[in-house]
Amino acid sequence: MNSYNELPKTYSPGDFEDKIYANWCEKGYFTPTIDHNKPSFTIVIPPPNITGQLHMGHALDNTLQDILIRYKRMAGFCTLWLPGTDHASIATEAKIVEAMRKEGITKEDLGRDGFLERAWAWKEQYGGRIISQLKKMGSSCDWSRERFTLDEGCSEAVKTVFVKLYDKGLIYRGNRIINWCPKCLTSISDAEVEYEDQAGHFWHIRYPFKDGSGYLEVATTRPETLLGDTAVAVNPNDERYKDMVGKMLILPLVGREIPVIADDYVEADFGTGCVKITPAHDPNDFEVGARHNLPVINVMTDDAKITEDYPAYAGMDRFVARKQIVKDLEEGGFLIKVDNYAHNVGTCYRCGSTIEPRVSLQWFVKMEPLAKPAIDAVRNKDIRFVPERFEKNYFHWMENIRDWCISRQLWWGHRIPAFYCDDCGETVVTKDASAVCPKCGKAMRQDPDTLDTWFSSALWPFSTLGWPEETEDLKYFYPTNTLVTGYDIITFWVSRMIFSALAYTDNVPFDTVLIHGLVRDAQGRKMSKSLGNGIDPLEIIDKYGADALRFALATGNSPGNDMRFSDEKIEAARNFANKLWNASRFVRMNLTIDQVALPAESELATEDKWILTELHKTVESVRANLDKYELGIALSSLYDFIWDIFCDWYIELAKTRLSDKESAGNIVCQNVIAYVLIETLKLLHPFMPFITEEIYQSLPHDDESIMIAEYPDAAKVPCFAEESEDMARVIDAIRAIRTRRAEMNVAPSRKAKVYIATKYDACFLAAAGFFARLASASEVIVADAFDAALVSGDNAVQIITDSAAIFLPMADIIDFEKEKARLAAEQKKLEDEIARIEKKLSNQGFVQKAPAAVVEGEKAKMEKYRENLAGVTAALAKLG
RNA sequence: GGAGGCAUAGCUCAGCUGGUUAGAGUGCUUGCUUGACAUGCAAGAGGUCACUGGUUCGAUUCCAGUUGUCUCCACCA
Repeated sequence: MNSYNELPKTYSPGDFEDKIYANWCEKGYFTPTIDHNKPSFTIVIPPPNITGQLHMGHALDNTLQDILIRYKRMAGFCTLWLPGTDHASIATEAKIVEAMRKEGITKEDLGRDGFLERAWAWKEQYGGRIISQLKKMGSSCDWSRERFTLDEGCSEAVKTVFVKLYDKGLIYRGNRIINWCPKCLTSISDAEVEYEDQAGHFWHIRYPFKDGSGYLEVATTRPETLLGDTAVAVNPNDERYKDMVGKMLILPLVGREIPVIADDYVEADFGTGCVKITPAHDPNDFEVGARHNLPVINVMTDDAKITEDYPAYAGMDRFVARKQIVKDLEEGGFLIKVDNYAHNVGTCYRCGSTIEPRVSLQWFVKMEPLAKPAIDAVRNKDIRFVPERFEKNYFHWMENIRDWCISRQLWWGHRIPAFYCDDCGETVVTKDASAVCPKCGKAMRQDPDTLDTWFSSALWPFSTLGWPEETEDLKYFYPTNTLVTGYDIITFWVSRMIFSALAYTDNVPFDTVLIHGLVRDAQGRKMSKSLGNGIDPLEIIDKYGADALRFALATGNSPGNDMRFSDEKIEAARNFANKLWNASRFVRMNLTIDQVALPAESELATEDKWILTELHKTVESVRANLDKYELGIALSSLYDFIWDIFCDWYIELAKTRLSDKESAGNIVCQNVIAYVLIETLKLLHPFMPFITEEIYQSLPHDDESIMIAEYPDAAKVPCFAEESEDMARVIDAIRAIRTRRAEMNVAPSRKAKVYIATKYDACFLAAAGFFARLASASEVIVADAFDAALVSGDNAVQIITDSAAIFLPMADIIDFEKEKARLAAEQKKLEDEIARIEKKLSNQGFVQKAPAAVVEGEKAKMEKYRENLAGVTAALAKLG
């Protein structure tokens, strides 16, 4: 026995995952040491909200990032994964306000400072929760560099950007129509509005002409906004209404005189062709109103009640007012008809309330000049999306971009660094905490609003590295490399990081955007609170371990595609971990050596050369797929190698040498099996960090931890093409014998002689022991050619493989009819295949145009099938 | 209204630049206490790769259309 740790009999991840993680942290492996001789590889985490709890989306996102980071770290890069959290202004403020409401306190009771004190206390209490949950996943983030979007450095970056943009004229303040959430009592950006189909009505209303010459019929889905109408518009080319443009109407219920105007915005064939224009409460109407210099009449308070200007409805909620107005219209004879009508209603992405378009004084970022370089960067491939198709999304959004409303009527966030003079109306934008009016010398009042959360998130890739300071980190780690995120956040975040980075750092923020899909439930539904179908990653970790969770999320995952999560998947993952555990336990218990070194080629057995060659191929495949961001394919090639090749074959082939400690090959085999296992553990480590570390520590090893070991390199794993072929022939033959025996229901305990006729006699002779162990052979007789006399009696089962004809003398149990039927079926199949290839080869087009290698391949295949067919035919003839 | 994804074994999905006897996991059937693992081993059944055209010597793979399905964007009062 060697001197390393034992592995417990059962795989019990809960016993070691936390311990291992603590050790990694303690050793400081996650914290890079800047080394200018090494290339850097940097990922900034998409900062989770401090209000958040770990869900499957985070789990997937972090698994993918950790795989890339651990791979690059082992592959020799100086690697930084920079973690942190987002203050999530609207979500957090809503949560705190809700908690206060339960205590009977309002924001106003506490005042701004009191509220912020409470918010920070809340952050201290809950903000760390999501971080500790990420640690359970095994995330190898550099926690010493952890950041928060509201910390000092990020705030400095935010102020710097704001002032810069303002000075360049790219930030302005103006009265515009914005999306207003009457519940959250704040503006929100266009991207934060979610549209949903709702059943509604189309009310047709009579607007009488002032001169008594009849009326116009106007249709609306929102009759309550009628109070703020300042015109009715028709299409200028609409013959029906041509003569009415310029005439005055009397607004029903209100009595105000409003004009009929002509504007291209109106489509003649939709509805009645007449549109009521309410500039204060509809974005399109706002624009029409601006073109025609119409007054903007606001009829609602900020919590969506009718204002005092309309006494009949004052104080009524908008939906109550709607009913009342419809009733009054009906009673006044203004209502013509009501149609049912399904339409899209904008809702607040946070609270779900119906959005109220509203005119108010807000800060905006002028987007067009910023968008252009951001579009170019992706077009030039300075930034690449994986998969590429998401570039379309990005371009579409960027090319149709509208100015970004960045002010929020919230307290939890970055306060807008603008100051106003109440006396002269002067505005000063400065990073300073206070300002004095340059005109009248009076103290100025700071804007009470805060910035959109995404304003600070947009700076995340560089604000976290110290920008605007020229820090060492910024110089070394920036631009970052890969950004990993879901497709649902491309517009909110990815695109804003890109234009921000280009505008302020003159550089791209990252070179690659790896997009992943959503994790859905077993039925394919989105996981959501309202459905209650969410799966808690922490519960999964408790039950199956973090490695199994990571495996389940990474395997079969292809970029940009959604995936389902199910019990079956996680169980399969756990079973794989268990398999690896037990295989390792087997290797471990057979080791007497204290150091592993690959033996010289001359000492290696054929099966050793075979497994090394298979390992070589696996290393190539894993690395190539990791480099292509095909993490799912990389992992499944590892899975196949470990389970189907290493466990099912190599371990079985190695058992003889391993169990006989005195045998000549024992030490050689120990070294080979340990070498292959250790290299495999390294390959697997980025995907399943805990179990690989635990096993690594129990085997002879060179590095203190597997996570700082060198990632396997195919160039360093020997490869023996010919011997590998030999082994494949033997395996093929063993499989064929097993298949025949299983078909005949021969118990494994019943041994039988095996006669093998082959031109590869040397390799089959050497493999005699394997036939005994794995194919129930009592004796193996190999000859270089078929000789009927070799076989005892005529009644042998005959098996034809690509490299051998095999005879199993089992006359007593052969069902001749079945045997004939089987051989006939095989004969037919081979004949069909041969016919197919013959047809192909007789096609001049194929022979002339197909690549020579393909044609040669087909010829070789046909040769092989012909040989097999001859064997099968002979066997059949023998049976009569 | 615009854009995109998906459609392959009963189920969940791979199959990445066209040439494979089309794969995996799971489920199903059969046989195994083979001294690492029953969370296992061995074997088997199961697919006109949605449909219709086109390009090509050759299409599950590329192109177009059709159908079904999901998503994103825009929002017409």
